[in-house]
Amino acid sequence: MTVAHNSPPLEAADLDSAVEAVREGGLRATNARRLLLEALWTTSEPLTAEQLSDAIGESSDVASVYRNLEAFERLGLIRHFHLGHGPGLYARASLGRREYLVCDACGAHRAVEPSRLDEVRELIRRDFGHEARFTHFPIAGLCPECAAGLDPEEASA
Amino acid sequence: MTVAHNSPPLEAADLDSAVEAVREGGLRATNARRLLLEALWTTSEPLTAEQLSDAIGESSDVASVYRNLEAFERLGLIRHFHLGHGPGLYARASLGRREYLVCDACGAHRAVEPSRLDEVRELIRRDFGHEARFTHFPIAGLCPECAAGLDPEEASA
DNA sequence: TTTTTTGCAAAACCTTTGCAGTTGG
DNA sequence: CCAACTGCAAAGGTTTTGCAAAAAA
Repeated sequence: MTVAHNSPPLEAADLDSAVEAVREGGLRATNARRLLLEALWTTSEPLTAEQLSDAIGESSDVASVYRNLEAFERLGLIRHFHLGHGPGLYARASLGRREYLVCDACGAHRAVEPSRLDEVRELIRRDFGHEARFTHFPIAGLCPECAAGLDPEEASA
Repeated sequence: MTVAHNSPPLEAADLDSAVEAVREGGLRATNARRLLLEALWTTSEPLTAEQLSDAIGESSDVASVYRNLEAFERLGLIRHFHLGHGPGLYARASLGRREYLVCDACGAHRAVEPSRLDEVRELIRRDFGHEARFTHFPIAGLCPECAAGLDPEEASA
């Protein structure tokens, strides 16, 4: 249940350096991997394994996609995170280590630059010695709109 | 993907008041429900649906357990939350709305009283207008021990 | 050629749903 | 008696695993 221990992010800026990084990681540069990397490097939207599999099309296979995503993540080329229940989302590490706020009520989510949460992190470190990261699981709660629309009292979940 | 909208917590202190609350909620006090409530009121440990089902034993059925847990949660008698991947955890609402810190590296988790996070909440509200709650999804990161043992740099995930 | 990787199929895991029979009020 | 509830079985959604065939080095 613990999160896989990854390498530091490889800031592969373009597709070619990503393929290169795969090779340097001791993995083979197969067609399936190139296509998967291409799908990941072509968008800046985090995608699910299924979306990636679909994007690759025929030459696809969800099982291989999962296997390769895991391999890429071990290399630090990509990372994945969750926005709640539902499938994990994958994106290249070079997009930056964004952290997320999600609304329990409406499902809206919002990415913020890690630096904007440093003060929060500092407070948690001070009070609990815990090094908080909101990169894998988000900060849940109520977005401004939903917080305004609900009685504070019934704000459960 | 959004979290079910629950009633305010019913502070049913003992099993009998819980059964009572079920009746008052317009539900029938069946044997399966009494046993499930008993399992929940007998421990102060949050349990999975499967553990609860096992605890009930023969008169059990995971499907009914899930159905009843959902019903109880709608009444505000219990709540559930997640500590990461893996099954949800259920506990009676009268245990209090604790919030959780979990370690991505070793999986350790720690419950804290909500008031101890008010300052954090306040900061997040000020900066983002977001009403943060760590009752359904925890604050992930690294516990003091793991934070000490890892290079800050490789602290990914 | 040898080791890695793939596709496919199947299973694992958590949770939900359909349905016919049972039970609580 | 009748609506609510149950057990059982089956399916749904996400991810993992086993294995023989294919491809990379």
